Amino acid sequence: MPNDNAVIAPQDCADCPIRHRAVCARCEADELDALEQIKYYRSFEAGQTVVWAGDRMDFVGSVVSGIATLTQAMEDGRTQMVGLLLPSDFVGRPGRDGAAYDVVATTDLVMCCFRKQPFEKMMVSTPHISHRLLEMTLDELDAAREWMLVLGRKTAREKIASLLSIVARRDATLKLDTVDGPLVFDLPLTREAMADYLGLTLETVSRQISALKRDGVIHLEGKRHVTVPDFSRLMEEAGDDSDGGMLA
Amino acid sequence: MPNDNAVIAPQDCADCPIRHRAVCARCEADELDALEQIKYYRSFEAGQTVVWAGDRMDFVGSVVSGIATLTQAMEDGRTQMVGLLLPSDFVGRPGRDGAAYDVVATTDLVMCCFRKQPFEKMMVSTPHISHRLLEMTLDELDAAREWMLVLGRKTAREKIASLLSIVARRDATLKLDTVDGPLVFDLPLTREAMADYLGLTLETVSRQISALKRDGVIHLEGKRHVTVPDFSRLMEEAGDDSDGGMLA
DNA sequence: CGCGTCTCTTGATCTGCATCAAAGCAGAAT
DNA sequence: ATTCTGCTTTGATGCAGATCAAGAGACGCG
Repeated sequence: MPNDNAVIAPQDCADCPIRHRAVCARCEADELDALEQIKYYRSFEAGQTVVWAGDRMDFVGSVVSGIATLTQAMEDGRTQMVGLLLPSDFVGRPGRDGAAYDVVATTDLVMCCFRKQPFEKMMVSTPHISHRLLEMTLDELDAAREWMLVLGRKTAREKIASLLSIVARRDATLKLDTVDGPLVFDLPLTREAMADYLGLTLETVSRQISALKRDGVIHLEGKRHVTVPDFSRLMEEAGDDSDGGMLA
Repeated sequence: MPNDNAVIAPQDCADCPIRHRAVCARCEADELDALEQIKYYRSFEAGQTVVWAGDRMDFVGSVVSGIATLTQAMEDGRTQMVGLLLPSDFVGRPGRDGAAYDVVATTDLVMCCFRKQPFEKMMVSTPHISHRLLEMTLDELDAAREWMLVLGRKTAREKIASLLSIVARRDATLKLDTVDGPLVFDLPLTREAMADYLGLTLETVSRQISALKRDGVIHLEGKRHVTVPDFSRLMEEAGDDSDGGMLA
C-alpha cells in the first residue's frame, strides 16, 4: 500500500512523460480517470532496492526517470542481471504475487505505480490493457531471448558492443532525434553492473571498453560519456545484422 | 493455411492429451466448439523445420508429443537455443506476424494448431484466453531469465546439471508419479543440441556428462537413458537451492 | 589541504573451456 | 558380414577471459 515514505506528489496521467509506451497508451478519458484513482508515484535513491526477490509485490508500474535493474543471484554470491529498466519500461507481474527478482535502482529513480488488486480488476473489464500487457511481455521475452544469444555465444568484445548499441538505440529513440550523425550518450551503469549484465568480470569490461576506444569504435570523455561516430560499425562489432534495423 | 501435407487427422479437443495446460484449459463447452472450428493437427519428422525466423506464422499452438526447439543464429553460424518445447508447451506470438526464431522438430513431433486470425478474434471476445496467454508468456519469461543466469554465470558442470534437472522435472510432472525414488528418463536432445542450449561445445558437454557419471551423480545406459539416484544431489550440482522446490 | 572511499584502469598469471584431431560405437543400407 | 553415416567419447593443445594484485583519478569530508 502507498503508506511508504517514498511516495511522492501525484501527477496527472496526461502529463506522464512515458504515456506513449505505458499501460495507458490507448485509454479513453474515463479509463484514464479510473487509472488515476489507483495510481501513485514513488521515488528511490541510487542504490536503493525497490523490491527483493520473493517479496510480495503489491503494484505494477513503469519507470518515469532513472534506471533500475532486475537481478538474479545464486547463494554463493554470483549474480546475473536479467533486465535493464529504462524510462517507459514496465515492471510487475499481473496475476503473480511475488517478485521473481531483485529490483534495484541504479540511479535516482521515479516510478509510476498502480495498485495491483484494482489494476487486475481493471484488466478484466478493459481488454486493451490486457492486450497491451501481453504485447509488452512478448517484447520482454524477445529481449530476454536476444540476450541469451549474447550471453551464450558472443565474445567479450561483442558483448560490450551489444550493450552499447542497445543503450545507444534506446537513448536515441527517447530523444527522438534519429539523425544519422554521431550518437552521444551517458552510460547509466558502472563497470560492475555492465559485467553483471554481460556475464563478465568488471576487469574484462574495462579492458574491452579500452580496446573499443583504442580502435576508434567509440570515444570516451571521462568514464561514462560515450560518443559513437559510426553506429553501423558498432553493430558490426556486436555481431548483429549490419543493417541496423530494429528486430521485427 | 492448413493446406499442408503435414496436416493430420483431427482429434477432439476433449481427447487432447495436453488440455490441462493448453489454451483451452478453462473453456466452456461453446468456447471449445469455437476452438474446434479453427483447430488442426500437424505432424513433423525429426529434423524438420516448423518455421524459419522471420517467416510469416499463421498459427499458434501447443506441442502434443515430441520435442521442438527455438533457436537464434548469427550470420557466421554460431547458434543459441533460446527455448525447449516439450509436450504441452505453447508456440506462437499472438499479435505478431513473423516468427522470431527458427522452430525445429528435434524428434518426431505432433502439434495442435489454431489458425491465427480467428484465434486472435476469439481472444478479444474471450478474456480468459488472453489471461491464460499472459500467464504462459510470463512463465516463458521466467524460464528465459532463469536461463540467463545459467548462461552467464554457471560453470560447464553446473550447466549440464541444470539442464538435466529441468528435463527430469518436466518429465516427472508429465508422468505425475512424484515419488521420491530415483528419476529415470531419456534425454530428448543430442549432445550438440545440449551444447547449443547451454552455450558450450558438444565436446565439453560430453566430457561433463562423463564426469557426472564418474562421480555417481547420474547413471547412463546407452547414450540417452539417464537415471538420477538422488535428485537433490543433482540440484546441488546445478548450483540451485537444495530444497528442490519449484520456483514461485 | 590531506585522507578515505569508490570507481576504474592496467599488468601478470592462471585455468576452464574451445579447438583440433582421432577413434569408438550403433543402426541402416548394401 | 561389411561399409557407411551420424552420434559420441577421449586426448592434446591453445587461448579468452578469470583471478590476483597494484595503482590512478575523482569526489566528498573533516
